Amino acid sequence: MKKVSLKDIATAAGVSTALVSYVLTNKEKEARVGEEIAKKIREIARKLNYQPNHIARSLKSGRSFTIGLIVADISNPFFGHIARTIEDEAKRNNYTVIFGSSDENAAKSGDLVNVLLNRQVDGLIITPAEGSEQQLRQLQAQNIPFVLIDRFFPDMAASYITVDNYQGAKKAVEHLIRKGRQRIGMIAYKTTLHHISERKRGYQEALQAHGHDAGRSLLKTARYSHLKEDMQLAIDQLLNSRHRADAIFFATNSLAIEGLKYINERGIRIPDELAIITFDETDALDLFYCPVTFVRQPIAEMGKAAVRVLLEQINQPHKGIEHICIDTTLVVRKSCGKRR
Amino acid sequence: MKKVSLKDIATAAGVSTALVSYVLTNKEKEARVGEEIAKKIREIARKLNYQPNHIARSLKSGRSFTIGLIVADISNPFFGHIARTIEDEAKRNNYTVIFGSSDENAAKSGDLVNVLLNRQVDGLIITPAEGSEQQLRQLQAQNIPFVLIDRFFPDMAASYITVDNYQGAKKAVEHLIRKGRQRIGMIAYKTTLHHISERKRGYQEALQAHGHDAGRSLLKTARYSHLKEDMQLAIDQLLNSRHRADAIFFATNSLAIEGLKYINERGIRIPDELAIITFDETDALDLFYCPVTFVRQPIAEMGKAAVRVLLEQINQPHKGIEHICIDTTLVVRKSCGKRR
DNA sequence: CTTGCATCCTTAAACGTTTAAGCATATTTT
DNA sequence: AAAATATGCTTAAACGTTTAAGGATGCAAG
Repeated sequence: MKKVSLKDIATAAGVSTALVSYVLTNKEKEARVGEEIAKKIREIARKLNYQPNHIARSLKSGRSFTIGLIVADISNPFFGHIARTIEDEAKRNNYTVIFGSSDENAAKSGDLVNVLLNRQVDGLIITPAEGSEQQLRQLQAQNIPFVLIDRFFPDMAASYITVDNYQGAKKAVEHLIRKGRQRIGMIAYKTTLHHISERKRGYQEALQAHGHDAGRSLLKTARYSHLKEDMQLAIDQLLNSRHRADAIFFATNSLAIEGLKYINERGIRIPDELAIITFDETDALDLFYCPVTFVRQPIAEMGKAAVRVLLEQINQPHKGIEHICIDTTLVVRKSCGKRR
Repeated sequence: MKKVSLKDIATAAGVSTALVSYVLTNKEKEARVGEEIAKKIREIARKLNYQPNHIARSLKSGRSFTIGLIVADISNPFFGHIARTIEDEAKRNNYTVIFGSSDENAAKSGDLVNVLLNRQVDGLIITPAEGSEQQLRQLQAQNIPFVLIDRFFPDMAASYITVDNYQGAKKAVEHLIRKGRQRIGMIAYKTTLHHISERKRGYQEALQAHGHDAGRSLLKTARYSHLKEDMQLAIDQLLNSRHRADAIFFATNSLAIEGLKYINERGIRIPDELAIITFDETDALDLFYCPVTFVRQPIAEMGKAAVRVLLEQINQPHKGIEHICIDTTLVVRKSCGKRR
């Protein structure tokens, strides 16, 4: 049972394929197709259950109506959520999504970009990995539309969707300060990626603004690739020093989860011994015996915006880049304790 | 800067496109291409940074080297993990993955199938929704290769990858019995999907085999679409009756998470007041104050198997269907308490 | 009766590949 | 020397669409 093509319909209707194409793409008016025959063609198409061959159409039009999505890891619920909203929004616009996971690795990300481009995606939505500027500049040189999401490179003129990471971090730390915490630590990824830098900056400036010690000693980092070991070390350092930290601000949900696992292991009581606050929400934070206060990123909004901006770039190539920065919200729960 | 095509290379080298194609697809031998010119062609291709147009290739070959993946919801980490392993395994075989989320809705799933087929995917990996048998049979009638994963329909002759849900559930309940629990409840989705039925059957038969009350009263269901309300009702019913349940077995991770949220809200202590066990692992279960004992599905293995079976079906159309059933493992933690 | 203009439809090229078939030319075999 | 084979390349069709251009017919206007 071969697939039905325009030619089959044309033969059945005794007309040329051109006519069939005009009718089935609703160009009857422009092409002045007779009412009778149009009806007949539609009828036959329905009866044969004609499904247009998207690939042929793409080849002709040079557009695939496909978006390439590169995230760090699709199995991380944060990126899963992003993927989901992008999927939904893309579908609303008759686009489909091909995805790939970069594991925060620039080389992998580069491979992925190439694979996706060979598949003729019309544009890309990317959570760029550290060190991937070069790739992105190449995309720009090739005039491939793309939008960065979650992170971006401040000195690259590219469209991006981000949240106000600086303010978000500041809110988090100020919340801890309001709760009377004195020695506030932070654990972030060891990366130069701008969103993380901004969170660090928010942390440090909030501390300074309130006369807290903002030395380096309370800001720890962990490698994405050695999360577990580095996390344990970081927490041990924060908690074993003479001036033991009484609060930890995690820069992302994956850090928070890994960190809380170890904190549980060590039997540290939240919030009495230690206050916890983090970026990003996830089920795990709800279920923690002491629900974790967090900085919420409006993921749905970000995903939608990314698709919108990308489609604009695709359809209006001279539109110019767009920067969208959305505010975060602090969702207060119990992990920072009461004022003390 | 237009994309470089075979023709551009051919022009530059002063040969026909055919020759270029032969060389760049490594068919020099069969096509008896001269060594000199082959080298020259490769050189030019490299210099022009030629990237083959996958779409044109697909149109010609009738194969897109693309797999369609339909899951219930890509933002659910369980499906995110599946997607990730499928992505990796597909990439190893030079395939890419287009995905869509069905939200357990047969109509949505049908739309998705159509979208993906129009994109000429070579095959599909599907977590079928309830009531989607008809769609699948249509796929069979059209000779579209597909593999079911996670669930399947026992009276449909289609390839599938599943775990032994019956045994998995049985193990879970037997563990509770060994721990001395007397009134073991179960909360499942309200669905006729076979994997859930099997888990229910495992639950019931384990109870019977050990002389426990296996009446209907302790087996509750919740609708996927009204999870929160139904879950609260189910738990209230299990815990408010005269013969209060002393253990709950959740049929999936999403049920467990929703359930534990409410259990936390009600302030019920695990494992003393209530033992908890569930299918599927997720970070949230690790972080719970009392780490949750669960039945592990070997997701990586399942994803790999799904890709392998699908590619076999694509490449050897007369191979016949394949059923793969993998064992689960019980991962014991603290949520079922000590023997009592 | 021509001319012009609608109306309705067909032709054919194009998108970028792949690949069977064919055509020279050179080399070997008989 | 003729025939057979080998070598190295080109031609052209095909995949399923889209769409500009053109052809044929009918009809109204001059």
